[in-house]
Amino acid sequence: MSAENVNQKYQQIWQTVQCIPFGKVASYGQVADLAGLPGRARLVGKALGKVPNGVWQGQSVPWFRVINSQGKISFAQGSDAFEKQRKLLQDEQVVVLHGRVKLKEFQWQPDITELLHKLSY
DNA sequence: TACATGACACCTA
DNA sequence: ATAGGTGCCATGT
Repeated sequence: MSAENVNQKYQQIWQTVQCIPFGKVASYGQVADLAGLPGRARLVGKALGKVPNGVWQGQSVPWFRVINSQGKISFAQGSDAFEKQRKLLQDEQVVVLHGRVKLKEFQWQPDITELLHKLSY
């Protein structure tokens, strides 16, 4: 696996995450699937930790809108990262209780046609 | 080369 | 709801 290929995968992931709208969340697996990388949820976490300055292509990457498939924040409760993510989510009206978000209410339901328009792969 | 380690997901208890 | 086992694969040692 060449470095270029890896970087391309990261970019697909970043681009997909940028499509998650304000006030909504997506799971790592969901992002992986939409990014054309089914079964690669763990790669999404890696990619999010590697966004240069939290920005890609002049747009911020809302990493905090990505949580696990159970609706939980994946950082350890009480950690700085955990608190930061909780705050950022609550700042956009996403309810976080016990480190968990109700996916029924807040999970992003992507519009396929809109997505095809936005994603370049 | 081998092994450990993840911002995970899925299935079974 | 929680816990353990397995699959996954890029990274780091």
